[in-house]
Amino acid sequence: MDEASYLAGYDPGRYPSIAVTVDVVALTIRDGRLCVLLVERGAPPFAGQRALPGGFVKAETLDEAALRELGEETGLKPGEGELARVHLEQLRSYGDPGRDPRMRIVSVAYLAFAPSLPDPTAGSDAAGAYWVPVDEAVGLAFDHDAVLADGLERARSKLEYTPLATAFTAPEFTIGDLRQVYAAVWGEDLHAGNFHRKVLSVPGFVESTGETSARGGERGGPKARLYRAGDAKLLHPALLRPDREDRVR
Amino acid sequence: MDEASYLAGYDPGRYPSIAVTVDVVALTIRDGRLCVLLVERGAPPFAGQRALPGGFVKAETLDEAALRELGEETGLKPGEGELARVHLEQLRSYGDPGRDPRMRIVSVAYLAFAPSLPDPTAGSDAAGAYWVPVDEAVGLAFDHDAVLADGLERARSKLEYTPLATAFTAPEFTIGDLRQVYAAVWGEDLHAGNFHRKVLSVPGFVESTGETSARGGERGGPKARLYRAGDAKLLHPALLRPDREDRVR
DNA sequence: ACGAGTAAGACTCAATCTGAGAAGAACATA
DNA sequence: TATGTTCTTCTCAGATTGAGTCTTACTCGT
Repeated sequence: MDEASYLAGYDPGRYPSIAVTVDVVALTIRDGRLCVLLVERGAPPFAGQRALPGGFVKAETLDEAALRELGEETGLKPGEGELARVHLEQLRSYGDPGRDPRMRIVSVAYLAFAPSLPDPTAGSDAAGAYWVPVDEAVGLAFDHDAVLADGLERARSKLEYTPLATAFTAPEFTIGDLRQVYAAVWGEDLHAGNFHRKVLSVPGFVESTGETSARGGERGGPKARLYRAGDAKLLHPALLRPDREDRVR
Repeated sequence: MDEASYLAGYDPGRYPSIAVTVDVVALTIRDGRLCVLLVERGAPPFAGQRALPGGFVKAETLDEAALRELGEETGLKPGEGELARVHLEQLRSYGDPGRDPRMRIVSVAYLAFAPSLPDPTAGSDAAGAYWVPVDEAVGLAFDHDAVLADGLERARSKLEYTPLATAFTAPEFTIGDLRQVYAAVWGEDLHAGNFHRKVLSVPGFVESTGETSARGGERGGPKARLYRAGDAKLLHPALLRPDREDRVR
């Protein structure tokens, strides 16, 4: 039976109603570490614990709901500069009965990649939200540990096949900046020479601005050339993570 | 504001309620063609058009709801032989206001890979459901054209990185069987010799049974060795689709 | 101003992987 | 039996990979 014929004979009181929310796994890189946006819970259940930002879906698309929630938590306004550069994509939905002790909730989780954003504590609504290094983000409320883990795996995988690493950088960046994004998200260092060769050999990944950085690295080294994101939507060939036996089986 | 603190002050009548359904993109291979399970709609809206099977989520997990719907449409029982071999994974959710003209519905779409299943018309509930080659599955009800397209892209991509092609075959299969799965899903022929070399070189993809097929191919050729699915969860290295420029940008 | 340390970028090299093709043997059908 | 198909293995040239070296340019601390 398909959903629509089902609906035609649907008695609204027949099944317990299900609430729909969005939760956002918002990632950024601060001080070379991958961080996630968390909020502190005031009320039970899980009072005092941290959780992913989220809320009810209103009369809007799911994407709009996720962007709105992200804006409310960071104190930034959708459409204005910084939020406009955020990459937002749907992650997956979580709907186990009992994942919220009060009622049946289906949550559509989103994944956001953001360049380094200001501390959200500046705004008013955003008090109680802050960036936490992902390896310290454990013991979250609800099933948010699992949601975060799924988001991280998606992010790590996306860096292999898409140019989305540039969503974590400033509009103009050096190859070294890009390499540090990969290192932070993947949690392992990369061979600088091979990374450089690879990035420049993938068509449409980056395009040169012709400029170089104003000064060299903080600890020395020559000025580096600056690049912008190219027009590729997929990396061909892909930039694969170093082989790790434990990912295979 | 996170979902739970929102809930604490939630007025149930404040927002229009949202119904939650599951829809299933069930794929199988018949006569060398990739097919999707569709149902014929009897009642408006979209009466007479075809749609993906689906229905309301009851007091069950989303996965259970999807498996239940698939069983109802195919006339097969979950847990019994054939349905137990079906691979089922969540695809993504669709929740645009207006995607169903009657009310706000968020649908969690699932993707199913099945070995060749019997025609569902045998069962009673399953009347009106049938397998349709994917290139003939156009003009579906609701936003199901887009859901199907997303499912197909996911399936094509999954074949690259996972051993899920074996979910389309019998428990024992030849390398040629496997190659035909790839050819059907990707829509392009593969070099038999290179495919053979590649499949056997990926650790854990397939394991030999020691047996060979009872007879050669229908149009000639020697008996082929039989294999089972191995224990790998990911293919390393991956079996990539032939380069196609149009996928890149 | 100078020396030590760091990083960008270009290069080398051997090992591996890839796509394309060829060949032999086994098997089907007409 | 003749013809065509398929399985399986092999070859080979070209591309890609990981690891390392080298030069040059720069920052920082002294």
